[in-house]
Amino acid sequence: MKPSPDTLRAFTEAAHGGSFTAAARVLGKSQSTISEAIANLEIDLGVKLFDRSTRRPQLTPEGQLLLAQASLMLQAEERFMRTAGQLAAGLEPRLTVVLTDRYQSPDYESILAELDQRYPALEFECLLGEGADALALVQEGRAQLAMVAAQPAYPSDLARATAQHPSQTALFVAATHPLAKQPSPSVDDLAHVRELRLNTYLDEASITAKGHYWSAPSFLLLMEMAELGFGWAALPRWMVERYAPGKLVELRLPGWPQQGAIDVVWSSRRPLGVAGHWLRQRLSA
Amino acid sequence: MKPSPDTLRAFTEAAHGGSFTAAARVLGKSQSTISEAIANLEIDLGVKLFDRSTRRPQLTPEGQLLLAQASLMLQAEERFMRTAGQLAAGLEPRLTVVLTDRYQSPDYESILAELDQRYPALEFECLLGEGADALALVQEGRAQLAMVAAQPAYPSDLARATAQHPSQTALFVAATHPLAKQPSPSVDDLAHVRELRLNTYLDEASITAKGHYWSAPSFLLLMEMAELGFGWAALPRWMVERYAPGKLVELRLPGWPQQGAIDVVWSSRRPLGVAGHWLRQRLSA
DNA sequence: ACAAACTATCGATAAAACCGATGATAACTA
DNA sequence: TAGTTATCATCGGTTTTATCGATAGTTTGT
Repeated sequence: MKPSPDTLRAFTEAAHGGSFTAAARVLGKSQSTISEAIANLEIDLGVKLFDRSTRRPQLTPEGQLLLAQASLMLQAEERFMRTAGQLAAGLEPRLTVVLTDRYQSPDYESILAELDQRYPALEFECLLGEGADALALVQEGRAQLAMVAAQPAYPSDLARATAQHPSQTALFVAATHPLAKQPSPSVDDLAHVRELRLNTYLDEASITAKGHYWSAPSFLLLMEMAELGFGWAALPRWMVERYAPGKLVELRLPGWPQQGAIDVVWSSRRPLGVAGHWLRQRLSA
Repeated sequence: MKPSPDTLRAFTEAAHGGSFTAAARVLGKSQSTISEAIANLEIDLGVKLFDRSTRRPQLTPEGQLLLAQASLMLQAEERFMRTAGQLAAGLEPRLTVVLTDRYQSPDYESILAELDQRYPALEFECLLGEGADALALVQEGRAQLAMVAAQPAYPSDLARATAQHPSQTALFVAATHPLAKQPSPSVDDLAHVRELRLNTYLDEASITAKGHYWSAPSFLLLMEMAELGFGWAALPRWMVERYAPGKLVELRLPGWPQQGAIDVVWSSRRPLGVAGHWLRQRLSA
């Protein structure tokens, strides 16, 4: 015989309050219900849970042990019911967001922490994808949200909002690099030093249109190369401040640092679930 | 409405086997019972768990999420029932053993690990107490077992058995100590060097009956003092091998190292629970 | 000894769990 | 395409369980 959740509630509540009658009041049942429930539980388990020789039932040592485990069961049940409730209220079981390496930011961390707290059962998936790729993932339903560099126009089945935090990209060289000694070098100066650039897609305007360059598929790699003095690179400022403080020096050029607006994009065909809706609002300005 | 354990079993079993009928067979119920149980569960939760468009019901994404949590509940329930079963079979809810500092040993670790595996819910308490103290704790019921140095006779309400592992106590000095250079010093040699001895009780025969000595309440402290070269000490060999390998040197004297038999002691008045019984047998020769 | 506050027990009733039978649907086979 | 099989949903009837109110018995404190 499996004990029902109600029976366990009766048990834990009676143990907590030290009285069957009090437990009955709390649970909105009659006293006899609690009494019988616990008596039957004791019979089913073959264990005396309470010592009734005194007026207020006293937990036996065995009862204390089982109380702890019963609480764990009820805790698990509570989680189950809560996520069921959230699902019934429209929570999508999983949420996929595609980010561009360029536009990650520590600001998102607190937002994600909030998301985790609100929807603990939600499966959250984070993809990396560039420009058109990211949009395609949203269009075909593989992802629900994307954060991309703002574009003048989007396909008609996509909706957009401006993100709360723009990206700040600046030019950096190693502090030990000769270029670091010039306060504000010219474009020509840069042309004589190797550029380190992303090779993920090519529609980005390079400052030195045809210069020699090394490339890497992620900003983290680029930053390491820059630290080692291989050249200069355009990098997200937060990344430099966080992972290479003091090792890189910013270069001041006309038009830099660049402030790039970021768009949150979702499909207007597929309605967002509650978590997606919440996250979109939280990310938008 | 709280879902009953049987309902959850039906859910997890159906999800696992991919068939309500198969789940019914496994659970020993009729197919209609499972079907209705799951249908009701879906109604109660407000969440569609299975996609029935195909012949074999397919878990929805929501169902997958809830399946994981349901499994956790059932797991907790299983633990609950198992410890209830053990308690019903005579498992005592807590077991207290009193050890003497002198007679700890790494051999006990594996035995305790086994105990933990057999009786995961058991509350295990470990006390430290010397000779007569330890016996008193067992007599008054505060502890169920004690491990003490073998005595010729015990109070009539105590029973004993010889423990599996005798204690090996030997004499040690720091490797840097002048005494360490003599292969086998005489008692007189020792008398001129400070003794480090336990101060927990005084009925132990000291080698240098009246010599100068320092004392500490635990072997670990004594060993540290010996390591620092403050004198020589009688220490459990396992402790030196484990915590100060190479730092101390054993001294060979007639009658040393001492091999001390250890007794497992319990009360003949209070019958041991199953865990206590098991532990006693495991500790005895 | 009495009052107050419990718990245990009993009979009745409402709710649910369960079963077997039946019908409907999808997948497989010839 | 038609028939067969395996499966699920539904329904009526039966058994089991949960719950309540009433009542009797205990412990605690006055």
